[in-house]
Amino acid sequence: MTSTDRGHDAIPDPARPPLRPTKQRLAVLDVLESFDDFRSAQEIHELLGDRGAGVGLATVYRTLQLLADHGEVDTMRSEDGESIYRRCSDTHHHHLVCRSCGATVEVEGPAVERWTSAIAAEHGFSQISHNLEIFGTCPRCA
Amino acid sequence: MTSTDRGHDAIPDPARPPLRPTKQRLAVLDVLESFDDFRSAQEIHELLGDRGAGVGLATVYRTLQLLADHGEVDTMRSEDGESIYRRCSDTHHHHLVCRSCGATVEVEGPAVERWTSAIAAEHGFSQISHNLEIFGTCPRCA
DNA sequence: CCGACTTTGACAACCATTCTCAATTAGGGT
DNA sequence: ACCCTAATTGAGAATGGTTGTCAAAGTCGG
Repeated sequence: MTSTDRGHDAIPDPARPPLRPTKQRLAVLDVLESFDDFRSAQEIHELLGDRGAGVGLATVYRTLQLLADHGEVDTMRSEDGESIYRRCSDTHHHHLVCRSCGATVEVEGPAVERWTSAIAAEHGFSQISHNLEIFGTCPRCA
Repeated sequence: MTSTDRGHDAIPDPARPPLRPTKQRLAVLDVLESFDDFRSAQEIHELLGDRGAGVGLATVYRTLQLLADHGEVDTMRSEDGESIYRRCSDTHHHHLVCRSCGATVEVEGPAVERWTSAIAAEHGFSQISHNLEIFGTCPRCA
């Protein structure tokens, strides 16, 4: 389930675990503020080390998954299969990602939402979700 | 580079290696005929074993990549990050995949193609490619 | 301040994928 | 057909991201 997967989760909040604001979780959230492109769990772990706040690698993974579950971060897979993360706005959106520098732009498009629903309905599919990522070369890297 | 990545490869055929029709490659192509949903390299390797034609795992991986490069198969990542493969038509298309049984429908949509190009252009991005996957529950599994 | 429950961290375990390299095979002359 | 050379294969080792384990430390309600 990727973060681009909103749109059919009408359930208010199915009794989620408390989610305590521990030092480590806050630290992760804090590093997430420091960039606006997608980074791997390992990179984030390293950044945490650099800034003094050493957080265990396993904890970084756990925290990122947790945040993703709670819709606090977007997840996607880089072209070589790594999971990469990024803070995101809480509305449904997609990403336009620069293939060379990783710069990311959040984009929205009712047209696509409508199209996917229509196509799915046409084939009798229900409980639809979708992933859309656009890759390209940004103006600065061109 | 995923198979949904056509559209900017205007180069005719940049001196591709010969690509010999070996026994193993033919065997892989043959198994690919036997199903119409996405399967992992490991599953394909196992199917090959079952049908007597034992092909080395490494070779299966190599062959699938090769076929993907040549546009003979579609590649995508399952939700848990595995690469999965499927024979495909040679036109640009996307997939509507059943979350529970894996049934796959190829779908086309000029609207989406136009939309992604427009969005990308609007942000000054060039050399665009995109991935779009739609997941849902098919009529038979509903 | 206490006890129950969470969370953490170091490290081992997993597992898909890739690498290595010697042995085999296919193709193109001759 | 027969060589020669380059491509291909297979078995196993190596890699690397991610998850599991479990004892130690932290957090919260009462």
